[in-house]
Amino acid sequence: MPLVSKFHSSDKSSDKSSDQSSQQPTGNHFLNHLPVTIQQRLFEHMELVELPLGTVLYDAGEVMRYVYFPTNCIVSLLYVTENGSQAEIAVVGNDGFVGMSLLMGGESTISRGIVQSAGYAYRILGLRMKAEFNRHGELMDLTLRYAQALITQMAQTAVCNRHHSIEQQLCRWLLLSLDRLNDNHLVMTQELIANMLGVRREGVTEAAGRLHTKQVIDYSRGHIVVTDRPKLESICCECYSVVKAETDRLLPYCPHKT
Amino acid sequence: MPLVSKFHSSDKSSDKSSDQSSQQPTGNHFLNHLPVTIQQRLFEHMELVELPLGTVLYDAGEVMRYVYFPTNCIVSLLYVTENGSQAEIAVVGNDGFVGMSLLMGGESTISRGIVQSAGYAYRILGLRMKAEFNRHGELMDLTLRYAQALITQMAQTAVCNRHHSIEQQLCRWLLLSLDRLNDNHLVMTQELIANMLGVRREGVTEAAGRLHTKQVIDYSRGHIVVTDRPKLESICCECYSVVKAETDRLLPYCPHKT
DNA sequence: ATTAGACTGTACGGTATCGCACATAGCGCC
DNA sequence: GGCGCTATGTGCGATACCGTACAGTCTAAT
Repeated sequence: MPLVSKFHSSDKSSDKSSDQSSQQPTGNHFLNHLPVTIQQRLFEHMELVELPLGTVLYDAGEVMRYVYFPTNCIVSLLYVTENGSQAEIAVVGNDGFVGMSLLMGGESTISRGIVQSAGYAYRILGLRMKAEFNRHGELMDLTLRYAQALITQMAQTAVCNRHHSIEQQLCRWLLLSLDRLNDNHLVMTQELIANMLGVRREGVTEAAGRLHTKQVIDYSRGHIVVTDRPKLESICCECYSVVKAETDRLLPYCPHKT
Repeated sequence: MPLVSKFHSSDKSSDKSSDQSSQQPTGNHFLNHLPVTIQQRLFEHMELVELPLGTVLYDAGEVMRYVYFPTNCIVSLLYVTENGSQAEIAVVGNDGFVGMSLLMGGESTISRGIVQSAGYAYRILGLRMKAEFNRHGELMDLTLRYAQALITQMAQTAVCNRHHSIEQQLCRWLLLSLDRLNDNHLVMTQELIANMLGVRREGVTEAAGRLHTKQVIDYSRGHIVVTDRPKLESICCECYSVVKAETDRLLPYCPHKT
């Protein structure tokens, strides 16, 4: 499938902003939900860090040191099996944070947190975060609701893995990712997507080719642009909208602003 | 595959105890983990209820009224898709409780809680449970760890759905269920198992037939007996042992007794 | 301008699972 | 003892996905 619009030639400006990892990280919705006083307490101990593609924030069984609040990056919670095959369990972006198990008492998880789209995140020492959590205030309430949103995403992933085609799953994955970037442009190779979905790279190539034929996406060498989002949503299985609806319900839009 | 040992003819005693739903419900491990004072507070408001096969404890999007602590029954957290196909997200038995979203602040979930193996459970009004939870004591700590155990189970389900054969998934399902019954005998038709796994009934028939040929299980008309559990574990994918190890880690064996 | 490397496209046989149809067998009930 | 229902067994073509191999194609670096 030949490609109509190229990225590195025709679209220099938007390209630059992505390749240089968006100098101006916007806020994190989870943090924005918190009362200003709590935000201030947390921000006293937070630092903004740059997260290149492939950074492993924590690995299976490992005790995490930091909690990360992505601003313009995407982190996959990935599971790696004994024989090396993978599957994405959930995806975290500017809607939440990475390091839930630190607050749940388990300290570690069976999954791995890995940066799938480079960008920035605020991070805070797990101990600091836990201290605020243990005040049993609004941070705890919000965290629990976000935990349930994550659970929803995992459940839906399980169902989607069972019942839906690669093409549908690709749609779901694209939509979930775009929502967490507030953009219609994704820097991501088919190979990486295949790892996330736990399928062959060729399967993704085929599915992406079909979506291109249907005039829904353009893509080229690690860049994907959604050109017709409504159509993408219509092709997608219910899994995306279920997760989105539930996430919106549990974490309604931004009461506070940074 | 003809069957050697029949159940309704040769094994009247163990059969009777199952068909009549085991008059003596043993304890619930989650409750046993709690300090006696908290147990007492909870038990003041609890009642023991009989749960026949197929009872729906809560449905998707529904606000739950009660929290259930199974003693000798099994409850599946099941997801039903738009077109009616199903998939089990996690299974709850005497290791935990049903109604997590009540405590997480979401009130409802996208899944359905349905009794897969008849028996008894203690139940308590959600409001009472939440009141104790809101005291931020050991019930909260334990609940959060149990939530993480549930998350682990869901994550593993997602991976298993993606990468493993029906036979392996059947093994996982059998082992998880048996652990929650403390028995090697299961009252369960292949049709129901197929619903849980989200596969065809015929697929389960085939897989079960192979397990019988391998001398691992006996079964007949809704009764399954595991005759060689070590072998069953060896055939199973890693998914069972990962979940078991993580559950044991998060909820170590019974410090308190009822 | 050339080359190396990364990304994407295509092909093909193999396999697991599906959807459907129907046959057989055990058990309760009259 | 016979009937009907439920549970299980089996067969067969269709399909989605896999594993592997290899061929293009774009980009960046020299």
